[in-house]
Amino acid sequence: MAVRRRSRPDATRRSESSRRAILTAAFELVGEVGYPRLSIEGIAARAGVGKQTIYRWWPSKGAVLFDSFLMLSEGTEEGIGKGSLPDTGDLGADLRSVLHATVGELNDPRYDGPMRALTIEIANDPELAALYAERLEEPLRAMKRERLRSAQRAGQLPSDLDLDTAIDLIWAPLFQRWLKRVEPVTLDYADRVAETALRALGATGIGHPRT
Amino acid sequence: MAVRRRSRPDATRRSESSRRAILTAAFELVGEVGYPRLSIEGIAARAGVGKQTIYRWWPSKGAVLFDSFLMLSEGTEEGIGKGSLPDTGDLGADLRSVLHATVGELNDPRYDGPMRALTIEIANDPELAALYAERLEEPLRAMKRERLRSAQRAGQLPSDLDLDTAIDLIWAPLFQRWLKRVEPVTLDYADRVAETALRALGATGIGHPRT
Amino acid sequence: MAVRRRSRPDATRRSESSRRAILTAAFELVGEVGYPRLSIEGIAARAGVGKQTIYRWWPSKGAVLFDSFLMLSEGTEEGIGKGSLPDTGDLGADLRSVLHATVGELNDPRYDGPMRALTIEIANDPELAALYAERLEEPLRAMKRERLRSAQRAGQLPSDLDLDTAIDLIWAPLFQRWLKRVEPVTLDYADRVAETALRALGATGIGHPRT
Amino acid sequence: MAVRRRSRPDATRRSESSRRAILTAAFELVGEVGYPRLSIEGIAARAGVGKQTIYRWWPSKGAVLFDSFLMLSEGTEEGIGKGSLPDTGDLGADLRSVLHATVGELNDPRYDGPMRALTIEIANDPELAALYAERLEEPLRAMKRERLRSAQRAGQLPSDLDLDTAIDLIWAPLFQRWLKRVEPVTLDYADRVAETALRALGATGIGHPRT
DNA sequence: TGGTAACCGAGACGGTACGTCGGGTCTTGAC
DNA sequence: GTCAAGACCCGACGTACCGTCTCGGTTACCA
Repeated sequence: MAVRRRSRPDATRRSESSRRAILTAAFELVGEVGYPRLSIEGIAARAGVGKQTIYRWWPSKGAVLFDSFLMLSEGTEEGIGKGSLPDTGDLGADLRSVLHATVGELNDPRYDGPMRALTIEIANDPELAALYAERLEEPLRAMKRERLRSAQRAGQLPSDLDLDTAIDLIWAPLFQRWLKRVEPVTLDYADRVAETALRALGATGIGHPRT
Repeated sequence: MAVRRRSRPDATRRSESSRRAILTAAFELVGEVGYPRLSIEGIAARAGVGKQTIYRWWPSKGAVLFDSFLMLSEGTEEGIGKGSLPDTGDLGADLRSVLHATVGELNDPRYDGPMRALTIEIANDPELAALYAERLEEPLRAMKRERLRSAQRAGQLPSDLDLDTAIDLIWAPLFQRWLKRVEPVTLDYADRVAETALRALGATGIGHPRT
Repeated sequence: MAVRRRSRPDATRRSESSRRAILTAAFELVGEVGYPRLSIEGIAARAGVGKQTIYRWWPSKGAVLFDSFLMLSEGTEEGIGKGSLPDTGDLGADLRSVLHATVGELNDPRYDGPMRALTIEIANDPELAALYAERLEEPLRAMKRERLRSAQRAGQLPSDLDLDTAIDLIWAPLFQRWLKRVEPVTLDYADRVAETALRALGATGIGHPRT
Repeated sequence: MAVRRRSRPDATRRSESSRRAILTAAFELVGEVGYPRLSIEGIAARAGVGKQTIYRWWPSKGAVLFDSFLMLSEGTEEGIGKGSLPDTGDLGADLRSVLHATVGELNDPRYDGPMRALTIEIANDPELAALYAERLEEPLRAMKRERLRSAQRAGQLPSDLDLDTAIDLIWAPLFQRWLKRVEPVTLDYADRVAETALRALGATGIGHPRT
């Protein structure tokens, strides 16, 4: 017989409407007031929910934020892990188009706030970081890995290339520039990163942006 | 006659001992309790200083943290902008040695906490971000740029290479991995990044790590 | 056809075991943790009962407390309204013996807590106060009135004496002293009150405590 | 050398205006919403004060209430311990006039709420009870004792009468009836108590109320 | 003897208040 | 005019209970 000292919340009785209201409110609020002024009280008030309902189901403010991202991505057909990167045969062009989309998101004020907040929570909470890596980062990375592998098969990339390092080389510069606001993240910068990285990776026979 | 309603702090009367005590306390505390539990009250108490003395001289918690980093780097002969990257003529070897030092810092618990805190403050505060870019990032970047330029002169890198993009390609992956804790930042990873990046950058005649 | 939107509790289906568990738990708890920390949740948990079962049958915390007193007194053969005060013919001696019993209860920690709690609820809730007056106070008062009337018949008290005022004169000082904890309620004090009151009431030919 | 582990609030810096605002708000609020709905939050909000300012200076809700009574009585020239009971030589008349004033207060809705609240706090908190006994009860009792002593000197009361018991006999019934709301506390009841008590106390040559 | 209506335990829910922490401002007295 | 000290107003923290509600499971009456 299983013994439970302290009764855990009974997920079967969970209110789905409250859950959605909380996640929506969290996402909206962090976009409006920014991370430092985001509060559990504020989320609860905006969602029309008791604070306890948040504390009952999430261990931290970061976990709420994380779930609000998950909800968002699940609602999209372009969502996390649901699709694949474009593969026209032209690695350079495909990469540029994907990076342009990324640049667009990074510059969209609706995403900038929430993404900064989540990044910060992740930077502070190893547990959340692991969850993030597994549920959000890895599915995306798998899509990227697959596209590069396809390029390897087409002979456009060396077959002995370390794909994970390659992915980091391409995407990390964008995120760093965005996070630290050194300079604005422009389409031009994305192109430069893509081109330089591909050269570095030993790509051959790939298209180059029109200059 | 100039009228000043509210008196501005008179820097000439500033207590140097209080300043040092505050910066030291801030740096130590953020390392001990982490960013989320770092408080102005805590810094003031640890420094044996009134809260007002902090508010008088710094506009935000992040600014204190920032100055505590500046103070640290000024105390070192290896400090920011004071020296230059090693230049033995072997770009690959030099890069590896520099990255190994960086990996060492990223994994040092004494720096991990404070650096995360500062990174977070920067991510939230554009003004601080600008200051950071100017006072900490740019001097380091200048040293990196100089080393790469030297490699160009030696014919080890293409002369038309965009050095700033190149720098991002090399260093961003390390910081990204450190910040998000996807996986530990190892010396091996640093080597892989350096090698891949250099290949990408079209480096020729450079040394490779012994395998 | 009668329409009842909300069904009223059907007393015939009431669980007697739950009722007793609740009343017992309430009485015990208030004795253990005191009135301010007594909670419906606590009572329900201790009684192994759902909160709703309490709310279904009692309108307020005070009502539960009140019933737990009723239950207690019904369980005693010396219970409320079930007997009569001793009548040996010696009014003074009888009074002292009754007051001594009262003093004993007031100083018994098992009763002190619950009685304070009930007194407080009564002080705040006029409805409960009326119920208390009718169900607990009045039966006791009838017994006291009867004993004094017997003394009147025996010529020990003036026949025109207002018995209710007399009762107040005798018992109120004890309860006030107990409630306000001015000084401990001692047997000696009870004797002093009895003697003084009887003198005041014009008692004649009554026994006096051995001095 | 005196050692203070935790720094106690520095009373010299205490804000007198906040103190008065808190005490006034507490007194008013308890009269308006009653004891069970009186909250520290409510007092702070009404007083325009931070909650911490209340917690800094008072250990409990009851202590605030107590001080609000003290403040009230200090503001009156008829205040606690500041005067004496009327002494016209006619003990019966004097007693009736004092009791009539008491009855007036007990029936005044402005005092009923606060007094119930304070009584309840006292009933629950022995420390507060001691403070109450010393600062509010005893000064009043001294005045009463003095008046009765004067009657003894005038030969209207037996010289061996226990004055404290006598005081209880006279005043406890009134408070008891008020607290438990058995029946309304009327002037007539006060007269009956006074007359009966005086008779009991062996008073001679005292005036009686006109019937 | 099978419905069905009300009970029951359990506990999630929207709320209010708790007592504490820390934010940033302001005041006091020492220097 | 700076400094240490700390009171002040304020907002948020995470917790405890409030009183209402909904969920399955279990009597107990009725058809």
